[in-house]
Amino acid sequence: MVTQSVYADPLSVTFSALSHPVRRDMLRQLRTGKVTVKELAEPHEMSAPAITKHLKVLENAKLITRSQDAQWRFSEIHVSPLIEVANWVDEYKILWNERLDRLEVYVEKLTKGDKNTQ
Amino acid sequence: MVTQSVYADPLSVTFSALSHPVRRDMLRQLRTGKVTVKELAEPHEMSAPAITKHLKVLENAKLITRSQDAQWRFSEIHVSPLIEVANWVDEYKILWNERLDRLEVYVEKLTKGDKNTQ
DNA sequence: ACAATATTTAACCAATAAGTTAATTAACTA
DNA sequence: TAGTTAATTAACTTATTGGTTAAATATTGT
Repeated sequence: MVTQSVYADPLSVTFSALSHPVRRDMLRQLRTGKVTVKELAEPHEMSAPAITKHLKVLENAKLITRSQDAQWRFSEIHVSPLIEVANWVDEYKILWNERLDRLEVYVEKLTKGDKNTQ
Repeated sequence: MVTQSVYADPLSVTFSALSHPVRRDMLRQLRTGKVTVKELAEPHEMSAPAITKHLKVLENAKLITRSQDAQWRFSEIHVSPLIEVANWVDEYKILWNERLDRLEVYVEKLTKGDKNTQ
């Protein structure tokens, strides 16, 4: 991966942030709404500072925004980088459709001889 | 990112491989078909060994398959990890649709007063 | 004021990523 | 066979990642 420094392009920063299962789990948890650090930490056997670091990576990638209420810090999912990922991968969908098409043609050829037995 | 070792889960390996702009450029080049290492290297100001390394990362992530003809090694794109990415991000589409819906409702409210002037 | 709770910061460490140069391997060509 | 081209391997360097523990900060409740 490319460094997560300020010099990395946004899509690289996004993919890099998504490349850790703990961070993907966190995003999954955030689909239901605002969540505290403690709640995000709960499913993971990991120290609190490690959780803070993962949150910073997500925040730096603009995948979450954060807010504070008393001693609780809430994280909220921010979808626009995910939309960029969807747009990026969309450009490859033509490829797998082409391949499926070729596969269909192939299957058709294979089964042609059996046409009347179906 | 999680280590690209054999212990990392496939989706983490995929996202990690996609987190470098040079590797994404390579995949883009491969959309048109099989390409040699030299052709993949051409657009990038980077040593040959660096290109080899990027190709290994893509191969390890099963984003490409490789073949050989004389002194040329060809890379070919392999779509299934990309399908997994598309499936993963699909689970978040509901979120941005929800947000768009809320936005629409909001816009509707804002413009309601002007209904007869439109 | 004091203890408890929530979270972050600082300092450190080991492993990995991403690049380099130099050397090597492999295949073609004159 | 010697030279050229294509690509990889080896060895090394630097920066980053992802984790730790210990200490600090901030807020609430008694």
